[in-house]
Amino acid sequence: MAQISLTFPDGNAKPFDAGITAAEVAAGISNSLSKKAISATVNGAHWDLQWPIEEDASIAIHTLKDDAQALELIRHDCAHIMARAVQAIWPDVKVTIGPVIEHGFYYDFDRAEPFTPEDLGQIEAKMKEIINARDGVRTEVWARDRAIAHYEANNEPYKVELIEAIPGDEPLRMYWHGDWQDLCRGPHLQHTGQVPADAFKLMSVAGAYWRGDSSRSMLQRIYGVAFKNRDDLRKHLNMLEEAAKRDHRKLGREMNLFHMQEEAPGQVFWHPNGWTVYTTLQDYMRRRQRQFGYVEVNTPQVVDRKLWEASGHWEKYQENMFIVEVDEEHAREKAINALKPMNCPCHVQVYNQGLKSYRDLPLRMAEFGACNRYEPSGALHGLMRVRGFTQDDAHIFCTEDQIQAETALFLKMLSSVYEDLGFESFDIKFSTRPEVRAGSDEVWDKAEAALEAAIRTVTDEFELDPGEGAFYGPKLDFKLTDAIGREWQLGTFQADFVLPERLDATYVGEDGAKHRPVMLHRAILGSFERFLGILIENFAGRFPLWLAPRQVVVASIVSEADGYVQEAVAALTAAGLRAEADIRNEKINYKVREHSLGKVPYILAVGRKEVEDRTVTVRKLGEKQTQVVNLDQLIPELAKEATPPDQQAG
RNA sequence: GCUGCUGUAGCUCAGAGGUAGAGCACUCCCUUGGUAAGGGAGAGGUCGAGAGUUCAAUUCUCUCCAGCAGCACCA
Repeated sequence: MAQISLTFPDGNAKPFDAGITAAEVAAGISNSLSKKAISATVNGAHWDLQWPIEEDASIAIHTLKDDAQALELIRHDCAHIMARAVQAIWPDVKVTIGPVIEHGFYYDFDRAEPFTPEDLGQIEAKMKEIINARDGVRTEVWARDRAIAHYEANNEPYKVELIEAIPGDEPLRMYWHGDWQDLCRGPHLQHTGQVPADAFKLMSVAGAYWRGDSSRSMLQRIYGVAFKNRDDLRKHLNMLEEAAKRDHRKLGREMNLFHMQEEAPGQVFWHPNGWTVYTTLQDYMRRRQRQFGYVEVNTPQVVDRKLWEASGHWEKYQENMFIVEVDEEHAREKAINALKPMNCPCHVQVYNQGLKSYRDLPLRMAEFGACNRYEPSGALHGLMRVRGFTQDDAHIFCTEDQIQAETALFLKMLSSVYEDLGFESFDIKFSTRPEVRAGSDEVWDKAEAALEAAIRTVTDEFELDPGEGAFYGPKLDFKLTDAIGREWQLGTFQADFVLPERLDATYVGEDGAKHRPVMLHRAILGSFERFLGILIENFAGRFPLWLAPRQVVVASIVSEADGYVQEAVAALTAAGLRAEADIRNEKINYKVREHSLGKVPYILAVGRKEVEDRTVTVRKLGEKQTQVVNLDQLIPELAKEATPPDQQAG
């Protein structure tokens, strides 16, 4: 038998017979490793212990201590065990696929009856039985024909379709958990008992299309989470609870920021509190845009379909546009308009007024553009996905040679804005030319190189997504992470070679001839609605003072202090703070509780002492202790804290 | 849009084929109280909309609307 050499993580190499399994290697090292082993990494690939190794390789044996591998296997085995449990309870359920996802796993089933929440408990119990049985996991490689025949015989049509969709005719890997069998790439654990029985939980049932295709049948998907131990599971469940507490829909109601109602699904009624945050943010963005050399414009809401036809949006997005038909008595035909779903074509109209020279470029045109899109009903979600929204939109008209500098300038602005708004870091995704695209390879080469060079002036760490650019140009997407670790995609930056062409935008070059400008679409917040949703959740409603809708409440302890309360509020207001008086006939405990729940950053309590000394007792949101401060000293301090970050001195 | 679930007072929720319930919030009265709910009284509902079954529907059935979870979609 041929010999191979396996190199261990410590650098030692040892000879073995070709075809040795990782399990046998582990067994050769120690008995305890053999028991604890879960998988291996062989030449960088995650390797099932039962798979033979045929050639020289590096090898590392994994135990439950190796987080990445352990979690992947636990979750993947959980998916199989869940499918086995489901078929054990309901033998006629058809199985499809069950992958690992972030925090857990799911499996899609085809079953006539819907699964109920009570079913989940029953399935969980069955899964625990299977885990406790410590059934061995076994794997074999089968010829395709044999596998297809097997699944046809077992009446598992989805599996047959899966196999038929796998390209080539390599043999297929089959897995058994005990008697239960599934088609699976692997790897898996050695036996079901290696899955911790107290560290997983089935979370929910929901519909999901077979193969992710909305024209195919709807399956039932059961989601589960799984971890290495009960503690990690508990932490995860706590995190979910924390996220639920921060839900912007809940906080929006509690803090009286906004509401939504049936008559205007997907659109926001902003209340005074919410609108204060909104306009404060908008004022901030307006200042930043000016600082970065943008001009601001405003364009119409209702625009004739002709423009959308010219831009190409009518053809592609008609179903998602709000159509406005005007039927005037004397008109020959109905005028068909659409509510603006985006601002770009309108900005080109502004650009096209008057002849532009290369001296006018780059032209950075910004608009807080109110847009309406008829989003599918199932997509709506609080402020995060709405039908009426306002983008912090801008288009930069420039020459090809200016792309790099404009990209770099934009990155500078974006990182500065995110930092001001409380997000320390962000990730960049760079999407390059797709298969089907407009524009010459030469232009794409140039644009992609410019974008990449610009990114590299900021960071070398970015995610490359080849082929995922828009058909009209390469793009950058920006993701940031919030206070509890969730990621949000916000900003975007897209080069566009097509729209200037379609809408005939030109400039006169140095050579006196007409040229096409490049259009750079960009947004930093995305939309105010969504961004505010994210801000609410990121801060859990506890906005920094400059953004807080209600900044200071001055509360009287006894009614004798009412006059002083009013005086203090007037002084705070004069200093530019959003201050309110609370002189209701209520106890201070009651007022403190109410304004704390309302997330007011500062409560200033005044009683007889304070009136006499011209002080206030300050209670900061989230802190229990109070501090007596001279009113005249406090006001400038609060005013400073309430100054937006871009206006802070020094 | 699709699958499943939900819709009762401003909010959170209970309820049952036959005058609709609680807590908080709201209004009024008493209370002037020192840092997360002082006491009392009162007002408040076309039970999401429409149709059907029934002597009788908020309750059962159907259709629609909206919301929630997920999927699909997201210029």
